Amino acid sequence: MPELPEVEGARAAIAAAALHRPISSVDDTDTYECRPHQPGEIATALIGRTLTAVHRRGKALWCDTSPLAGSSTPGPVLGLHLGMSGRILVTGPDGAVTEGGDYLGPRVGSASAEADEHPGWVRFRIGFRDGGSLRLFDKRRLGRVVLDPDLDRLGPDAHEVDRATFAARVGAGRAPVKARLLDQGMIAGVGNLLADETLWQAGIHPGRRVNQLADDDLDRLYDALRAATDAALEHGGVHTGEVIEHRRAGGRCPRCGSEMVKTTVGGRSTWSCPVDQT
DNA sequence: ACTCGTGTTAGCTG
DNA sequence: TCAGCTAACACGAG
Repeated sequence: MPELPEVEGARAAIAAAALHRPISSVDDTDTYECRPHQPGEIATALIGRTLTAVHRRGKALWCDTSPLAGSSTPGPVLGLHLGMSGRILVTGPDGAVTEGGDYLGPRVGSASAEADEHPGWVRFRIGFRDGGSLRLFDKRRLGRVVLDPDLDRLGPDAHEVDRATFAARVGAGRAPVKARLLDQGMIAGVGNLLADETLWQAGIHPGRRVNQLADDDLDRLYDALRAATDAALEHGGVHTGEVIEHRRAGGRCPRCGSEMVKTTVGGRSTWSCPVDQT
């Protein structure tokens, strides 16, 4: 499911294939994903414009839109969130598909094939005048499409944040460190898997209170987050993390061989090594 | 049938 | 007042 690295893949797909193509139709009839908009509201706002740029902070994506012909006023911002299972599919005029987002696994077909089999899981669609499209394909239906999204409550991007800002934001208060890493308002982009991977890399117990972290711990945490995020971006998703395949009953720590332990932290399922993480 | 979940958030609690 | 936590959201997968 999409965390920062997967969302970056979706951003890249839009940047590579969806910009500067005039929009001729929009299907915004999924009233849950498009809430609080009424059906047709997003369509009316976008038809006749183009997407001019795409941005990402944490797991949030948004596109700028062009003025209408004869005007110089830019259009609304189109906010996109992939939720737990969203993928972006961009189809070119020639039918070629560029995609990014939720990872489906090595033995599952592409999302474009799955989208053809399950048209009901396409929750939002932009049709371009050239015949292609941009689709949000989302099984779980927890994604979100909204005009002029509020991005003010989002913290700095987890992959862009500098060491001092990271330490100040993550170190404040007394929440369990994993809950703090998952707080999108403090640092944006870390999801459940990336949090477990980062804490395992850093050798820090997920339930440790942030006020119990020394400067040295925060340093290691920052380095581990960078390393885990870089690796996930390079290898294609957070599922490629070193400890991720061992997050299961009977799984063993790849470093010391101890049996991994499951707990709940910040309301999320959490796996950690009882020996290496303190 | 029933539980779980890689995300977000309103509303409750101490 | 504020930080932290719980439950709810929707719905597929095991």
